[in-house]
Amino acid sequence: MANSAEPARDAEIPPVVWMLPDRPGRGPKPAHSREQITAAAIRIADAEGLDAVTMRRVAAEVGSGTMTLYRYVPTKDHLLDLMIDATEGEVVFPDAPAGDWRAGLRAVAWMQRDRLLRHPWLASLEAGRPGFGPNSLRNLEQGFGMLDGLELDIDQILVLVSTLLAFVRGEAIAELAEQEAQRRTGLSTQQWQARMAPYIATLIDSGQYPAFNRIITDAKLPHSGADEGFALGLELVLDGLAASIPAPHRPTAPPPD
Amino acid sequence: MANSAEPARDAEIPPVVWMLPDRPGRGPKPAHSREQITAAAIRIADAEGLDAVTMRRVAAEVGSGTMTLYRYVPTKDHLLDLMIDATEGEVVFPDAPAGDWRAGLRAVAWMQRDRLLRHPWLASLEAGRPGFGPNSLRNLEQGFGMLDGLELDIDQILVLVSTLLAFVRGEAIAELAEQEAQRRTGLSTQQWQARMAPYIATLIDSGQYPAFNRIITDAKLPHSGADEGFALGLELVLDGLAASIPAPHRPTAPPPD
DNA sequence: CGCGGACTAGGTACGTTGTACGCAGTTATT
DNA sequence: AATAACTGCGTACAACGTACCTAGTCCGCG
Repeated sequence: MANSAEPARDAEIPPVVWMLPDRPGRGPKPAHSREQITAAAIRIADAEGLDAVTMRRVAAEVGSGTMTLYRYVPTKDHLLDLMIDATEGEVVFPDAPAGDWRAGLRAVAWMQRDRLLRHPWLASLEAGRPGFGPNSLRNLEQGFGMLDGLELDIDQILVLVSTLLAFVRGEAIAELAEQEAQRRTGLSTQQWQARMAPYIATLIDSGQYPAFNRIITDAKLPHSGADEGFALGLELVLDGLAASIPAPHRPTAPPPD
Repeated sequence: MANSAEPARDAEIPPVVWMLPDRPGRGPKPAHSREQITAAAIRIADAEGLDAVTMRRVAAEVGSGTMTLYRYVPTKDHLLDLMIDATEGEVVFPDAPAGDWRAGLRAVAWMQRDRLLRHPWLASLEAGRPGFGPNSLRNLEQGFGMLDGLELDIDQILVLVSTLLAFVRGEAIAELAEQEAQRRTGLSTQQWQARMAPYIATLIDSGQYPAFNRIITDAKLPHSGADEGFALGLELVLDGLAASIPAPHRPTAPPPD
C-alpha cells in the first residue's frame, strides 16, 4: 500500500514569486522574460479587463505557445502578483520638498490614486493579496520617508501612513466601481445610465431614500468630476493626520478651534 | 469566469437585479427563492472562499439542479450583486445617541468594518460593483442621518461620509489581504509565515528597506491585533472630519427617554 | 571535438467552469 | 377541458487553468 501518486506538487512552489531564481544558463537562451510576459498581461487587462487575462491570451500577446508561459511563471496567481508589483514600479516620486510632510503625503496619495485609476483591475486584485514585491516595498519606503525628521516612533508612522493609504484605496475603489460595472456589462456610459434611470426613478418615487434623493437631485459634487471629491476628502484626512503630528520647529500657538 | 463571447443576449437582461419582477403565479409555485439561493451562496463563500461559489455548488447547497438557479437569477454576476446587498442587510444600527455625530459615525465605521471582515470575499467583490441594492441604500441613509441637524449642505455631507467609508474599506482590505492570501494558497498561518520568512529575511538583509526593517523588528502595532490599528486610524479620520464640522450649538437638550 | 544532460518551446489532453437549449411536468386562466 | 405560462432539470458546448509529453537547442565537461 504505502503511498500513492500524489506528490503534492504545490509544496514545491514558493508562495512568493520574487524568490524564484533567475534562470541560469545551461540550455538555450529563453526567448522571453518574466517582465515581458507581465507587461503583456497588464496591457491586456488595461484594454479588455482582468477577465481577458487568460494564459492563452497572454501567450498570444507575447507570441508564444500557451504552455511556454509556465516556463517563466509557476501559476497564473503568481503572474497576477507580478502584475501588481509592476504597476508599483510605474510610480515615480518627484523630488520631495523635504520638510513638508503634508505636501509629501499629498503627493503620495495622488500618485497611488493615479496608479489605481490607470489600471482599473488593480483595486479588486490587490484586495486579496498583500503587496510584498520589491516595487511595493520601495514605494512604502518613500511614503515613510515623508515623515522622517519628525519626532514619531515607528508605530505612529505606521498608523499615519496606513490611514492615508487606506483612504486612497477606498476612495479609488468607489470611483472605479461604477465604471467597472459598465465595462463588465459592455455598455457605454450613456447606455448604462439609460438602463439605470428607471431603477433610480423607482427608488426616488418610493420615498424611502431621502438622502439618496438629495444626492441625485441636489448634489453638485458628483457632476464636478471625481478629482474634486478626492481632493476634498484627502485634505480632510490630512487634517486628521495633522492633529497628531507635532508642529514643526517653529513654536506654535495652541491648536486652533 | 469562463464565457464571454457575444453579449447580444444581455440586452434583454436588466443591469440591476432589483428591477426583476417578483414572479407572479401562473405555473407551479417555485420551490426555492432568490433569498434562499443568495444565502446559500454566502454560506459557501464564507466557508470555502469566493472561488468555491460555482453555480453547481450553489445548486447542490440549495438542493436543486444547476440550471434551476437560472429561473431565479439571470446570471452569476447578478447573484454576486445579491450577495453583496444581503450582507448590507445584516447590518443593524443601534439606536443612535442622536446629536453626537462623532459617536454615530464611529458606530457606522465599526459596523461596516465588521461586515467586511465577517465575509472576507466582500471587499474584492465590491471593488468592481457599485452598491445600489436596497439594503446598501438603507445603510447609506443611516450614515447620512448621523450628520442631520448640523448645518451642512448635501455636498459637504457627501464628502464627509464618503471619506469615512473610503477609509473603512481601505483599512479592511489591508487587513484582509494577508489572511486571504493564506486562504487562497491553502496554507495555515504557521506554514505561510514559515514560507515567507526566508523572503523577508532576504529583504532585510539587502538593507534596501530600512523602514520595512523597522516595522518588522521594532513595531508593536502589528502584534496588538488589527482592531487596535483600525481604532487609531479611525480617530485620526474623525479628527479630520471634525475640522470641517461646526461645533454643535447644543441648545436643544435630547428628549428624555 | 563529441556527447550527455539541462534546458527550451509548445502540442495535446483533462477536469471544471458558466450557461444556452430543450423537454417534460404543473397550474391559473380561459 | 384546453391553453398558456410557468416550473425543475438533463444535456451539451466553449473556454478556462494546467499536467504531461515530445522534440529540439545549447552549455560544459570529457
